[in-house]
Amino acid sequence: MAETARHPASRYGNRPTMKDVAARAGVGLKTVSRVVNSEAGVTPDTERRVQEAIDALGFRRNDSARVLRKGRTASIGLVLEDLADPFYGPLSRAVEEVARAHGALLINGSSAEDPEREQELVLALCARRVDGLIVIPAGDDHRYLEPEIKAGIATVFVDRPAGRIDADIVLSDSFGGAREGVAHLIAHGHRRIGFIGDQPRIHTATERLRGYHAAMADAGITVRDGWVSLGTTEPARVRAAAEAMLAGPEPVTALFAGNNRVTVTAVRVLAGRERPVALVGFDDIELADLLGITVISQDAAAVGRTAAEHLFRRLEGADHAPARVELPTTLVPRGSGELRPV
Amino acid sequence: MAETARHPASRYGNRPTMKDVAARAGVGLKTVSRVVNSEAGVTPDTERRVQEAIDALGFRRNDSARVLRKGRTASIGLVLEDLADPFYGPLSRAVEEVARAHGALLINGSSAEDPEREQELVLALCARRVDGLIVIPAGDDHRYLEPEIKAGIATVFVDRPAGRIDADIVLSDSFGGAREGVAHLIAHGHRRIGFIGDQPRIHTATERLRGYHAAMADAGITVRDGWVSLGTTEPARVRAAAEAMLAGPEPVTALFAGNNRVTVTAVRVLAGRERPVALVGFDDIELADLLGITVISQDAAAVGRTAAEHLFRRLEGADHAPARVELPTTLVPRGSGELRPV
DNA sequence: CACTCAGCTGACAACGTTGTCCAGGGCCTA
DNA sequence: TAGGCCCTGGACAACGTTGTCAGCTGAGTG
Repeated sequence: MAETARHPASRYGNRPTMKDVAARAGVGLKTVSRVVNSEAGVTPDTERRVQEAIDALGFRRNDSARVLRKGRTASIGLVLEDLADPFYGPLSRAVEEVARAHGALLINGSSAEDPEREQELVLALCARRVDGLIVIPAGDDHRYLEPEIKAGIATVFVDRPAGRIDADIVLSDSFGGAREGVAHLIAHGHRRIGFIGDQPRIHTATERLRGYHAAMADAGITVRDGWVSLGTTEPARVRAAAEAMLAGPEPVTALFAGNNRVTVTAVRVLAGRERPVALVGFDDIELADLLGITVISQDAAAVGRTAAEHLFRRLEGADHAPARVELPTTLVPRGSGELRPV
Repeated sequence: MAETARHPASRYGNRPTMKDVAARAGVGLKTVSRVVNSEAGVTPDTERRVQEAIDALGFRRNDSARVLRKGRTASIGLVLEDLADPFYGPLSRAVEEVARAHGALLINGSSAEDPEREQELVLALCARRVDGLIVIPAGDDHRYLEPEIKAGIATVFVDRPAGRIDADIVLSDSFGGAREGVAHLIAHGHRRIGFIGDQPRIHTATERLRGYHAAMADAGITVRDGWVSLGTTEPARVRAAAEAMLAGPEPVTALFAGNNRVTVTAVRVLAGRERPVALVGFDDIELADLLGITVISQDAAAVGRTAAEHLFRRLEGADHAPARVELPTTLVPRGSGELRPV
C-alpha cells in the first residue's frame, strides 16, 4: 500500500517498461529503445531477442514519457460546437484524415456554443501540449490564447473569425452565399422574404443576415420589421418566428433559413400549410434532394480539410502572416426555392 | 542549434516551467505546484505572488509530465467506424458528455471499417495510456487487446461484440428490431419481402438478417434466393440490389433496409417508381418523418451514454465479470411501412 | 603483431511534474 | 520564558523515455 503511494504510476497496472524488457532480453535500456523505434545499429540477433521479450511481456511504449522527452505530442485538438450536428461530422472526419496522414491523433471537444466551455476545453488541450489547435469559436474574445500561440501551439480558426487576436481562419462565404440565395428568391418574383437566423453573437449568423440585406437592397426592397428573426435555433422558437411571418394580411411569400437546423424546422412548419411558401436554406441536409429543398451548400469536409492542411503547414514551419481562406458556396436548386409567390 | 539538439523539448517554444515561475516568484518549486493544483498549505500572500508570476510568464502546466508522474491521463479513446456517419455523431457526443462529467478528454478515431486500421488506432491510444477505451469493432479478433486490458486499460465494446475475447459490450437489439420490422410488414399483408444489408462480417448485419429470417419463419414464409442482398452499403450496389429485387414476374412488394445508409438509397430508388413498395429501415434518419419513412429506431446517444457510464464505473473500480447490455429498439410507423402490397 | 576503424552497445542525464520528508519559524500554552 | 506544535516552504527522487557520448569488440591492414 505504502508502495502504491510511493509509486503512483503503478496505477498503470504495473505495465512493463523498457527497463523490464532490457532485463529480460539481457541487453541495455537504450538498445530496447532502438528496437522499439526501428533505429539503425542493432544486430538482427539482438533485435530478435529484444522483440521476443517485448512480445512476452506485452510491452507497449509509454507515449507520455516519449512526449515529455521529445516535446511533440503528435496530436491536434479540435474544438467545435456540437459533434452531433450533421455539419460537424464530415468536418471532423476530414480533419481526422489529414491528421492521420501526418501521423497525428485527434482530440475532440464540443463547446456547446458556450464561450467559457470553449476556453476551458482549449486550455485543457494546451496543457496536453497538442501540437496544434483547430477551433470553431463560440466566444468572441480569444486573447486568452495569445501566450499559447506565442509558445508555439499552431492555431487555425474555422467557420468564424477569432475575436480580438490575429489568427489563421478558414470559412465559407456566408455573406455571398446568403446574398445569392436571397437573390434567387427575388429572381423568382418574391418581394416579401423572411430571414430566420441564429444569434447575432455568432459571426456566420450576422454575415448571412448581411447577405440578406445586401440582396434586398440590390433589388430596392425595403426590409420590414418582422421579416427578420435572430435568436436561438431551438425548434419551438423557430416555429413561432416562422408562423408570425406567415400570418397577417401581408405575410412573407418566401423564407431564407440561416442554417441547417432552422431549415429543418422551417420545412416542418411549411409542410403543414396549404399556401405554398418558397424556401432556401443555408447548409445542405441529407435527403434534401428527395424533399425538394433548395439550399446554399457549403462543403464541410472541404472546410475541415483546408483548415487541417493549413495547420500542418504551420507545424512544418510556414510562418507567413495569418491568412484568411474563404471557400465558395453553391446554390443547389431543388424546387422549394423556385416556387413563385402566391 | 547544438542547444536545440540537447534540449529537444525546446520545441515547446521555450515554455516557462514551474521552475521558471518559482524563480520569478522567489519561492520553491513545490510551492508553485501547490498553487497550480490548489493544494492547501500556502499563505494567501505567497499564493498571490505565485499567481502573478504564472500570469506574467503565461505558464501552463505540462500535462504530459503530470501524466507521467501520476499514471492517469484523464482521457479516454473512442474508436468508431466513421465520425461523419449520422449515427455516430450523437453517440460520440454522448460519450464526450459523460467523459466531461468525469473530467476526461476524448480522443477520437475512425477505423473506416478496416480491422487493421482499428488495431493501429487502438494501440496508438493504448500507447498514450488512455484510461479507457470505447471501441466499435471493425475486426473480429481482438486478442491483441488482451495485454492492454490486463494492464488496466478498461475497455467497452459498442454496437458489436468483441472477437475472441471476453469484454463488456453495449449494443442495440438488432435481432429483435429487425424481426419486429419485418413482422410489421408481414402484418400489413406482405409475403415477398427483400432484405438489403451490410457485409456479413459485421455483427449487426448478420443479427438483423437473422431477425428477418426469424420473422419470415414465424409467418411460415420461405425466403427465396434473390430476396436477400448482403454486401457494401455503397449506393450503386444497393441500388442494383434493390432494382433486381423489384424486377421480374414476382417482385418483392416490400423492402427491409439493414441500416441508415441503405435506407437512404432505398428511398431514392423507390421514389423513382410508379408501383408503391413498402419500406422499413433500421436506424432513424433526420427528416424521415417528413418523408413518411417507417423505421426501427435505435437511440445512438443512449448507446454512447450507457457505454461511457459503464466504462467509468470500471475505472472507478467495478470489477464484476464482463457484462452485456442490450438496449431495445423502437418501431416508428410513418407510412412507408404501412403500405399494402400491390 | 600492433594499430585503426567501424559497428554495437550501454551508462547517464534530462524532459517537467508530483509525493515524501524534513527544516525553520511563529504561535500558543504551561 | 521555555517547550512543543502546527503551518509553510523547499530539497530531492522518481515517473519512462530518448539524446549524447564513451567503451568495447572484432575485423582489416601495414
